[in-house]
Amino acid sequence: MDGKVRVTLADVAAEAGVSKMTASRALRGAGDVSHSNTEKVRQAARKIGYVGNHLASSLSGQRSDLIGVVVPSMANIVFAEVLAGIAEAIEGSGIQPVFGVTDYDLDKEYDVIRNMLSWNPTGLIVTGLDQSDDARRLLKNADIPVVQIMDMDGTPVDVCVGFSHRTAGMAMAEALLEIGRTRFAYIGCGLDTDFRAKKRFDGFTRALLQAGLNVVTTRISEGPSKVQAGREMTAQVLKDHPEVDCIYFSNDDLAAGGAFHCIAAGIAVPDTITLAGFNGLDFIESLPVKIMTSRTPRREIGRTAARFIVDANENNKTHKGKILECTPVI
Amino acid sequence: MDGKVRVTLADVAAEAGVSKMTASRALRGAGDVSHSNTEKVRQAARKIGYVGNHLASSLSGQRSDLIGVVVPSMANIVFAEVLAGIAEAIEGSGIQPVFGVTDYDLDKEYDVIRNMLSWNPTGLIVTGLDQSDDARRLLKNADIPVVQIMDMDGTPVDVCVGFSHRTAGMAMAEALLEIGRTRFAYIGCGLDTDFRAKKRFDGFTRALLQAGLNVVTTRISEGPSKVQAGREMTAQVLKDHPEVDCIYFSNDDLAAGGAFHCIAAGIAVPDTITLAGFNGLDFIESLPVKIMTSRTPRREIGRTAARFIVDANENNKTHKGKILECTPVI
DNA sequence: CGCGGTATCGATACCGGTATCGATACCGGC
DNA sequence: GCCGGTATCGATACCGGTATCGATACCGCG
Repeated sequence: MDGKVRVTLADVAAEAGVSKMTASRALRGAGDVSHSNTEKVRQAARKIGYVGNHLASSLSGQRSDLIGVVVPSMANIVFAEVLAGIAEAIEGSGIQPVFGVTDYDLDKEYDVIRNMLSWNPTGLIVTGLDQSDDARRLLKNADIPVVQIMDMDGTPVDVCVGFSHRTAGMAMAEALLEIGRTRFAYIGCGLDTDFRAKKRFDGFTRALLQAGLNVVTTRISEGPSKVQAGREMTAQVLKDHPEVDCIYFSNDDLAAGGAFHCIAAGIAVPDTITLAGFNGLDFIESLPVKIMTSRTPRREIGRTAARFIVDANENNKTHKGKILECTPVI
Repeated sequence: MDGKVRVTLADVAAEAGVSKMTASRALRGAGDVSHSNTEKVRQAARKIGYVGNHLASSLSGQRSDLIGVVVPSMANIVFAEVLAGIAEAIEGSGIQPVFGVTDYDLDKEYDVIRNMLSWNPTGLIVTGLDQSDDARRLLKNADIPVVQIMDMDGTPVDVCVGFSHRTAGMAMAEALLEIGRTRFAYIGCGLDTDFRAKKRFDGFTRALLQAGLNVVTTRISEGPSKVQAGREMTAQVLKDHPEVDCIYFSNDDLAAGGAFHCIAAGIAVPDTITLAGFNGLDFIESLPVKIMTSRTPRREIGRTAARFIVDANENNKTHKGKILECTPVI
């Protein structure tokens, strides 16, 4: 554009009257540089506006200052909050997050992971434990910390930070049984691709079974998991099965839709019917009716996962196989 | 970890019995390679599991396959959806998004942008037009496509994809006047750092002024823009100013909180009081009461911005100064 | 048969840093 | 004055690709 060429380390070195190597050491705070030279280099860098080139340093060193994050969807606030936690944890460390979206598609997930690895990231954060075999192989051979998040039901490749969805589903069933509910319905979205929602559902029905109960009806849509879908499916379920006294939704968005339907239809919640979701989104507590949910520590999970990689990077401690649990609370 | 060393282009070349250069050309689809050699290289690459190294290619070529995205917050679904649009647009292009969060802090924004530039990204997507002077200088000198998004009220550094918040605020005021509202309240969060919310507010009051009206009361909180905050502030405003017949909120989250308060308090919406938010989040239409909002094309904006950079990259067309508008609709 | 032109390839020089190792200087101690 | 040791520095070789340009072979044509 403008004649402005990139300012390189060589420029800094020239300006400071030392060699590239000394300049590099001075700026990185590596040892073996006299105090006076360190100062000279610092000032030279500031004077000519040196920015540095992560590509070069990452290529030269064996590892980049990039951390790869793989999430299934960006239309869901849950994963956005995970990213927020990650961003929070790596702030000031000079590391930056690259993200990829899989749309709950295993093939896409493989591609995204593969693509990410070609950046030589310093670590990888991947959502869930259920990758394709090829993807798992990729992760296993990567030789960098791999943190799988948001799940615990399964075998992690390396470390995992999450909780058991199966247990969460069971816990919710037990809590609902506890308050005397008996005629359950289940409403969910995309269970064939969202393995974690499926696990919650499995845990839920299993716990009911242990109490000698079954869900009265199940309604599962292929579409996106939206509030409106929850509202519509709730209307349908309550029309077909007016005896239902409790609905478990695959997440809070659907549950909120259910709550909206009940409010509009004049159905008393939670007196006539109890609604339960999952995630504990912020707005749930503000709803005009009380619905149940499992609060998941999304931000915390992101933060923990990222910190884990940052730590592994700085102190090259290896916690291989360590599993950190974050329990959702009802 | 395992003795597995990285598979490099040289390995592929050796396997295929050609030079590195030929292998490089063959894999990239650059010309000057015979058909038979192209095939040999492709097969060799597949056979030994060559992945490629973006760091190296990016350092060598002048530009990386990275696109930097700077957003103010990740706790807001709006920006997550922008990222979703970006991810969508660059899918298959081999480009990947790096993101940074500024927390509505100008200094942090400067740092994030600076850090991002050191990755030699192929383009930058920055939220808003109101950066610090230093940051603007950085962007201007960057010599890469810079797309500023989500705003249009101001002077873009390069290209911008967004809409006018001032106009949106005015349009909402006019729509509310149109349906006969006269006693307005305004409820917002963090107007001192969220320039765009401030612009909407300005447009709103200006339009009222043109109609000879003023807002009855204004309530602005410093805290995060959450549903619960909207609910609480609405309760307070309606208690202090029962005559208010319309509340304009700085966004849909707050407005939803307002709706929840009204439902709980038995206030008829929109008959007794009209509520208006901003963004057109999906769940708004599912609410049991009707509230107004301006639908913003978040995903579209992300998609357009990203596509812009991808295009500029592939065809090195330059649309310098072009402003793309996406109008929010009420 | 000689010549210019095209297709195909590879040697070499980078891109902008960092790791390595040898060079230099200066120190105290014998 | 000589020697080993420490502090400080810089030349050089990479990291893994790509741009450039010259070399080679083969073609049709005069």
